[in-house]
Amino acid sequence: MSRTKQQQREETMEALTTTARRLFAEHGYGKVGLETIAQAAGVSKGALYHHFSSKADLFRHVLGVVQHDVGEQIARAADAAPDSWAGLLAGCRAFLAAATDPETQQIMLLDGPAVVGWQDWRELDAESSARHLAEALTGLMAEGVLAKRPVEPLVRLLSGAMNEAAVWLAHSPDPQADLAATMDTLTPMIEALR
Amino acid sequence: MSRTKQQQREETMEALTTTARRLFAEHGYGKVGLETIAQAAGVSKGALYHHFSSKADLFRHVLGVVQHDVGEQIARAADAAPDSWAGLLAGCRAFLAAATDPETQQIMLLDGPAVVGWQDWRELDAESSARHLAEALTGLMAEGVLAKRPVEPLVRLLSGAMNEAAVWLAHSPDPQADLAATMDTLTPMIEALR
DNA sequence: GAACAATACCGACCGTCGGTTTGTTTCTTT
DNA sequence: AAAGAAACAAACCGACGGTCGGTATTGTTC
Repeated sequence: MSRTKQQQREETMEALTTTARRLFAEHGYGKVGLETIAQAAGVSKGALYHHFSSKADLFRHVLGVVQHDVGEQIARAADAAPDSWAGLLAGCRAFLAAATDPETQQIMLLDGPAVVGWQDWRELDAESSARHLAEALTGLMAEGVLAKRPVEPLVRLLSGAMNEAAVWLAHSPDPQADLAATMDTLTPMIEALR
Repeated sequence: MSRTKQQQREETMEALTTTARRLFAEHGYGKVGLETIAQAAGVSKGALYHHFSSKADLFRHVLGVVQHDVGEQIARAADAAPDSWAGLLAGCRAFLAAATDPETQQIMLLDGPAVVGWQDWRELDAESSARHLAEALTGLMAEGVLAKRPVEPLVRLLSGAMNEAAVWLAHSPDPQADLAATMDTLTPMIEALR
C-alpha cells in the first residue's frame, strides 16, 4: 500500500511544522538553520522549499498554529465560566498561562512581530487570541456590564499588557504567586471600565 | 593638527552609532548588512569590529541610545507637570508620542526583544522609560494617591499596554484621534488603582 | 628624538546559511 | 502503458557575519 500524494504532503508538512515549532521555540528564529530543521524533520531542504516559499514563510505558518492553539485554550476556559464577566477573566488567565510557556512565548511574543512584521502578526493575533478578547468586551458592553467606548484601543491596551505580563511571568522565580498578583492588578483595571 | 585617539574613537563610534540607528530603524535589523553600515559610516568593516564585538552588540548599543532618548523625553514631560499625578499621565503621553515614531519603534519595540533577548531588553528599558514609570507609581503610593500594591506587576502591565498601543498608533490612519482615545481609556484604568 | 608600544583601521578571506536550479522518483490520470 | 504532475533530493550560488594578518597613526619611555 503506497501513500497517496495528499497523505504524503500532509505528513511532510506536519513533520516540518512540528519540528520547526520545536526548534524555533527552543533556540529562536535567528539561531536555527533550515538545514537543521529539514534534517530533524527527516526531509531535505529541497522538500522544505517545495512547501514553503521562505524561512519567514515557514515561521509564519508555525506562528499561525501556535496562535491557533492559544486561541483554543482561551475559548475553552471562557466557555467553562458561568457568565460573560467570569468568562473574560478566565480567558485572560488562560492567555497568561498559555503565553507563559517559554516555547509558545519565544515564537508568539518575542520573534513573531520582528520576523513577520507587526501588521501580519496582528492579523494572526486577531484571528485567535485577540478575537476572543474583543468579542468578550463587546458582549459585555452590549449587556451593559461595561460602559460603551471604542473597543479597539481597549483591546490593544489589554492585549499588550497581557503579552508583556506573560513574558515577565516566564522569567519570574515564582510564577504562581506573580500570576495571582498580576490578575489582582489587572482585574480592578478592567472593572474600572464599567 | 591631528586628532587625538579618544577623539578619533568617539567620532568613529558616533558615526557608526548614528548610521546604524538610521539603517536599523529604516530596514529592520535582519535586512541590513554590516558592510552597508560600515560603508555608510565611512569606515571599514574591520573598524566596526574594532569597536563592537558582533552585529548584535552594535544593535544593543544603538538600542541603549534610543532608550535613553525616549527616557529623557518622558522625564521632560513629567517634570513640566504641576503635580505627581499629572506627571504620570504626561509621562505616559510622552512615551506614547515618542514610541509612535516609526524609527524609534522598529528598534525599541519590534527588533529589540528579539535581537538582544527579553532579559537584556528589559534591563535597558528599566534604565530609561520603565524607571520613570516605576518611580512615579511608587511616589504616588507614598503620597497616598494610589493604593499600595506590588509595583512590579503594575509596571509590567502598564509598560506592555503602552508598548502595544504605540505600535498600534503608528499604524493608525488617524494617530492624533487614536492617541486621545488611548489616553481616555488608559486614564480611568490607572485611576482605578487609587 | 629614537625606539617601542598601543590603538585605530583596512580589506582579503572563510564558513555558514538562505535560496535556486537541476535531476530523480513516485503517484495520478487518461 | 504513457504522459504528466507532484514530491523530493542534492549540487550549487551569492550574500553576509565574523576572523585575521597587516598597516598607519598616535602615545609613551628613555
